[in-house]
Amino acid sequence: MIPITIGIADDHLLVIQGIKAMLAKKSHLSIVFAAENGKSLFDNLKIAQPDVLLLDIQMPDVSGIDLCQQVAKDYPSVKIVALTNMDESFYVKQMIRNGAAGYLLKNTDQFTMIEAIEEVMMGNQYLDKQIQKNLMEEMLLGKKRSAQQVMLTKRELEILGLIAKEFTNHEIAESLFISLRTVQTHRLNISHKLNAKNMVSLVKEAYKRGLI
Amino acid sequence: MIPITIGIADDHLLVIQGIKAMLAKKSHLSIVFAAENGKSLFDNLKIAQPDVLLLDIQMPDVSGIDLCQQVAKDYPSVKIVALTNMDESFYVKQMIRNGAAGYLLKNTDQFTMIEAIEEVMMGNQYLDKQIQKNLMEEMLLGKKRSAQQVMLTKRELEILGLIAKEFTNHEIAESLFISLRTVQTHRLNISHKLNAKNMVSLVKEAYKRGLI
DNA sequence: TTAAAACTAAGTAAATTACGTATTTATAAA
DNA sequence: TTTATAAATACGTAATTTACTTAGTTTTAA
Repeated sequence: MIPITIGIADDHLLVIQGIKAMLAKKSHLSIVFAAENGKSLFDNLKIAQPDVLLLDIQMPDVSGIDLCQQVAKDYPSVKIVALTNMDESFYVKQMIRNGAAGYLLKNTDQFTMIEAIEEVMMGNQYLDKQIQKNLMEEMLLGKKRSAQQVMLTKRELEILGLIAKEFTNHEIAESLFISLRTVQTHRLNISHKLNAKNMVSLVKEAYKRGLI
Repeated sequence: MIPITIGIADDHLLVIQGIKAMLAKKSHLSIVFAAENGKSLFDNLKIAQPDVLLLDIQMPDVSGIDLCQQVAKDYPSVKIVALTNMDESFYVKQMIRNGAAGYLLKNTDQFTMIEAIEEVMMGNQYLDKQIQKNLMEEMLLGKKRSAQQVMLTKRELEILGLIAKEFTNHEIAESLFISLRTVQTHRLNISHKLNAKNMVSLVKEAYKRGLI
């Protein structure tokens, strides 16, 4: 078996330990660094680029989706395997678009994890079985698992983010230099896209999308 | 050192592995089971009661706070150490009241974890350093870290719950057999108590209180 | 270079929220 | 037992937000 070097980025020491434990038995896998935040990740990447990066998408200092994009851009040779709790197909698509080669759930076992690492190392994509099933279901049955696959535009996402930060429409208008009416329109469009009855659904959606 | 038996309840295999890895070096600590959900936890407890139970409070099938209470009630000899990401003092208090002897954050290191296990084993309480600091700050400076300690009345909580379930004021009024105006008043009172600017804060608070 | 999508904006009606005030029950204290 | 106190109930009115529609302008993609 060819040796594979692995980098880990996760803000929980426990999870890092867990990954190390899972991979310890395989001598061809060697962990070259474990970063606990976005900054540390880039510091480490500057020094050494692992073959595979196991990347938690919920880190405290940065959005995982942005992080993924940047790593993929700056270090295209590093294969990224996203590691997260979120089994929404919305996220998966987003991550894949942003350069992730694999997508694992945090309740994964070691066999799956090793399989994923070896697959992406060979240049293939690897998706968690459960995720695959969800995606298939969605495709075949046209079953939209809630509104995840609804794409919000950049502006809409921005505004949803501000709503989630408890900005009033007025404040949003001011900070984006647009009229109050425009904010209202955007907000209404977002509500329609998400099939939201009221603010509550919006906030929940913002949670789902990691804006809070 | 006296031997200590340990049970783990966490829905993430990765975290379970991490804990095992962290505790592996200490020969006086032995892990007797690892449960991945609430049901499995109780099945295991029926068979063997560990000295210390490391309990994740965010499990898929049950609320951790309820889980803690029930374990503490059914198995009073088991010392519970809560394991979570939530550093809100609100939770800590809640967990302690419900029978937890210790409270650790998930980004804890092995030294802290072992220290916590040994402390609760001796009958003492153990709180994560960061948590301790927060609690102290709150006590001394009267600094309310958001509105956790604000008590909502039963009715108010009920209504907050319905709001979080995306009921409109109208629907709430109907389902509780009270007038629309009363619902509005309750809602307003809740907002005031929680210092909420708008719906968003309410929903966030509902999240914090586990109503969603 | 078109066509489509995104961003911008407003008119008008309906719904919700803010704030003040007030009555009726429970509940605890004197 | 009477009296505070808190909780649950309810309304009037003003302010704000949301719903629904329509539409001009700018980007983006085919």
